[in-house]
Amino acid sequence: MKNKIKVISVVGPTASGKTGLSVELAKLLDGEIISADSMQIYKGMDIATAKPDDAEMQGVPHHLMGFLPPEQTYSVAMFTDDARCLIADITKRNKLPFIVGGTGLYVDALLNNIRFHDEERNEEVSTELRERFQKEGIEPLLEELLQVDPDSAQRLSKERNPKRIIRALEFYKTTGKTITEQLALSRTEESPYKAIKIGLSFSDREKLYDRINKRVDDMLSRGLLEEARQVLSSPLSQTSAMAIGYKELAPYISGEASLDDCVEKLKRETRRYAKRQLTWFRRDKEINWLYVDEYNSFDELFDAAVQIINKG
RNA sequence: GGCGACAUAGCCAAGUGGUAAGGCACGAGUCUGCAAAACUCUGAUGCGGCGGUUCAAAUCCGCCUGUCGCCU
Repeated sequence: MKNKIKVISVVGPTASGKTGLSVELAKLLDGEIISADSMQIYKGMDIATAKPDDAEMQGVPHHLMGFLPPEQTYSVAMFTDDARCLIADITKRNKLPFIVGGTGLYVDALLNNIRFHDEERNEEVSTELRERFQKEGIEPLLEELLQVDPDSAQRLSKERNPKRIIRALEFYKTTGKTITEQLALSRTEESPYKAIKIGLSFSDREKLYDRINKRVDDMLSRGLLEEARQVLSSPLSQTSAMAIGYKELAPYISGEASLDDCVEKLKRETRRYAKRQLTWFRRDKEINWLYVDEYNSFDELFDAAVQIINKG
């Protein structure tokens, strides 16, 4: 067995305390943090994405954070490319790489060494497919997929998720290969990483939801509305436009809804996001879960995390 | 005190005699180039309470309770 590169991953739902824990761990173990967060990558989207400030980072280098203007799009494939380079670089400097973030797809794609096809993404093709979906519905697209790639058509016909069906067709049209073939190819290389995975969760879901609600209030008092006005007034990419925190406040800013209603919506959307994150991470049996509400203090939680790392 | 309206799942809400639509939330799940996204599954032997009419009532009648409005 080859020598694998040791990395630590810290995952969990939003507001579970990933930032605080990972900074302390990185300080102790001479690490650097690679953020695996699809929204913290953007410049100027600081409050809504709970991006740590200099004080919170405590001098620990953070990568892939706040480096992209919101009008630029980003994706898993770009993330895995960027993160691989960073891991190599950090390791070369004899530091320990930490993968920290709540975007499960990014974390898993990186750690499982998923290889994406080196296709040039063809916007025209996907735009055309999306327009066809708008006009004709999903049926014709599903039938077309059945002709070229029966396997994935079969698989996708259960949930009939337009995004995935469109992507499957787009992939075939731009590469001439089926997404089913690509799926198999993407996992052929063994991962070069040996990850110790730490997951933050709560045994009482309500406690997590309380924290989320309070954090939203806190964001508002720190100027979330101003940030929202700013962000919404400039062009957004399809990626950045999905961030939770601005679109929910937009109706208030434009005078179409009350602030209370919008804030309620924002809290609810954040809670639902956290729930989806938990669903995603729960299926990874390699994660060592720490239930934040079962510890009396941060120090106890921290010690438990250190133990997990030492054992691994 | 009088008159009137309303009372259906956690919330909103269809349904005026024939055996409880739908939406949202909650919960569970899916997940390979926009993933803080998109999608799938899931709830009332029950329609404020008690009686009555009827083969049959959430739907008609009476009384009670509650909410809201108007009047004195």
